[in-house]
Amino acid sequence: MAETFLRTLRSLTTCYQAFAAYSAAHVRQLGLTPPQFDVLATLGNTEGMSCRELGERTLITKGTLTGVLDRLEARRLLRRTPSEQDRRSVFVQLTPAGEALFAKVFPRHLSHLRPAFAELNARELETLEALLGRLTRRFVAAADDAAEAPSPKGRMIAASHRTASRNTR
Amino acid sequence: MAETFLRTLRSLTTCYQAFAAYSAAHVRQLGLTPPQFDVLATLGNTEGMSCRELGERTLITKGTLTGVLDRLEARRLLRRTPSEQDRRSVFVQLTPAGEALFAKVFPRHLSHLRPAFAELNARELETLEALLGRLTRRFVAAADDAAEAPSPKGRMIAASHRTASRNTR
DNA sequence: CTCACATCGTTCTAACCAGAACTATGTTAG
DNA sequence: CTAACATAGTTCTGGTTAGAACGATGTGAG
Repeated sequence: MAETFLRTLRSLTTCYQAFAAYSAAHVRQLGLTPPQFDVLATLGNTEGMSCRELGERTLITKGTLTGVLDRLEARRLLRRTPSEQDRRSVFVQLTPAGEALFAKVFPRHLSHLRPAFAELNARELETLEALLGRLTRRFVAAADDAAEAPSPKGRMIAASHRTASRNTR
Repeated sequence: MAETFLRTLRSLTTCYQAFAAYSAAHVRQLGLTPPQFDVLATLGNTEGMSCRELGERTLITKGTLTGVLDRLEARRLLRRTPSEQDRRSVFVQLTPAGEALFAKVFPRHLSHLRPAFAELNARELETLEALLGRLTRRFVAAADDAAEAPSPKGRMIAASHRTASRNTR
């Protein structure tokens, strides 16, 4: 016991949750939920994109994304159009109202977050980013391993064809 | 734009989510949800504690905690007893079955996480922990400020009496 | 060409989440 | 003592979550 990595793990969790709480409180004051804000921020200054790409960028599972988009569409902040090339796909883009809200809300939220990161100088920010990046790669790799190993259902050959299995999270 | 802190922020989010996904997948294989596992892990090797303390430690809001405890109690993994000293309070502790599950499941989960953290050596783990800790303190302080400032509803005097407002998250 | 397989988005379920409202109980200033 | 306030836990609501199942559409090997 007394595993040293547990302390680091705890600090990762605590830090993320402190950030999330701080950020979410502000986002809600702006009249959006955090996932809604993420979608708006991802679509802002963009021609639009497919649901798939949007899900990958925002880290929102496709099942959840449907509901988030439903509510934003109901508020006329975005538009869904069936894709021409691929009729399975849906193209999502902000309406003018959505763009306007993005332009108003996004810089304001950045200003809300910026001061907190002033705690660290440029060098420290980079160090932190590098360490987190290495950890992330490990987690992703380990998760992929776990997904490969357990039950080789389906044909073995098909498995090697898999590209990423992203958004199957 | 091109704010440097946004890159660090993104790596924090990505890292936490990669960890959470990796951890949650394993916890579910063990037949528990992540919050349920957290409760089990917090109560394990303990005489028990109040809902309040349990909520503070697990970072689960009291409203959510009720439901989580309901489900664990239904599975006979824990017990709720009204407190003697304070009749508002509820005392929560694991049953023998809960202790047994904890003993079986907790070490197994640690073994699942440990390899990922082997990516970083002791010095790096400490650096990471320190940087995250400083950021966390900033977020918490900023959140408290935001909570004080906006609308001095209620009497001003009462506000200064506030101890922590934890679990009001 | 066609059949097995992959992919896209939606739907469904059980659980979790914050926040607010509520009840019951405790605490304290006057 | 009592009125004002604080705290503990439950309940409720709207939204988010992962995961699985589904229908519709695309793709590739034979």
